[in-house]
Amino acid sequence: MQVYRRMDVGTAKPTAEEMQGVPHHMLDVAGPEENYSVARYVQDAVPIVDDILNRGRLPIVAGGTGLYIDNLIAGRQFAPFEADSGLRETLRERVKAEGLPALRVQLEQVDPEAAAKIHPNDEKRTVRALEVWLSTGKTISQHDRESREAPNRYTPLTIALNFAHRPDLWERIDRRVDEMMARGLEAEVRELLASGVPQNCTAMQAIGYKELARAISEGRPVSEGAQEVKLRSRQYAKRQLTWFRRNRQAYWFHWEKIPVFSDALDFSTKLIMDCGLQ
RNA sequence: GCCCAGGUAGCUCAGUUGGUAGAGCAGCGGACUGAAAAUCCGCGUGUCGCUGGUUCAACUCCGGCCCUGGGCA
Repeated sequence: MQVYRRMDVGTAKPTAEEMQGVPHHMLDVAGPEENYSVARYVQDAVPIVDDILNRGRLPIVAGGTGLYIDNLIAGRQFAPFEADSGLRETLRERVKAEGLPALRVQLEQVDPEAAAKIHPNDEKRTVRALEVWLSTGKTISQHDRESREAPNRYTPLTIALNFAHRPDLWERIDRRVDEMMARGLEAEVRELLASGVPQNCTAMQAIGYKELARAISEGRPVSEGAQEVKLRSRQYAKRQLTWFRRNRQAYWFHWEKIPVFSDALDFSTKLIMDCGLQ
């Protein structure tokens, strides 16, 4: 969500001061009305990572969107198709008109393997599977199989952070949201809405934006929206933990136990020792 | 002080004519290949306010007490 311009407070985008002269990439590379995607992220980020590596530097990929990070590291290809063909919209309209089970039946005929993996209630993935089939003539199952054969692009060291006690995580999230509100999240959301950014676009799905936008449009107090932002953030953080727990390569640190470091070198040394790396 | 209405899961509540209880939300766990801060799946976690009594059996019926909300003085 930090790729979107004009969405600074709610995405906790690092400030110039926080960046401390360290070059940050991929911030503000899209307008909020654009629909960014994993495929585009990989396409944009790979040249940047390669450039840093070619200069003998260490790229640091920071973020919580597991899907994006995994796909940057893995060498997978995405099924080719034109993003603005309107096919997805057509399929979604069919869901509305005919109901999801109808598309489900079609998927079972076309790609029983995918149908077995996708839950009948999962509209998003059902639509996507049909979209790949209809636009490429190849099933998403077939595509996935081929895609998995590609070797990884990079060899990462994955560092995951968690809290030893879940309530500490909640408290930190609450504080984070309070700070966003104090820094003017409401004004940021109102500005986006006023400039005509549609409430159903991808950028407005971001936590913090969709809840406040809904509260505003429904005439409810913004403080109520802020409470929802806290709740949705907690649930999102939990999903992030689930995602990274699956990655057995990750080194986990408990936030409460991370000692204070004097500088980056100190941190690296400690990290390397803790991880038992050479 | 008296009269009503309530005290059931973390929260809001349901619970048939007595057979030791169930929904939503929250929470916990999981999935995830061009929307992913999205989307989807699984799991009930309980001194039924307390205490006597009636009964084979009480969240359900009776007595007393405590607490909360409203009303009358």
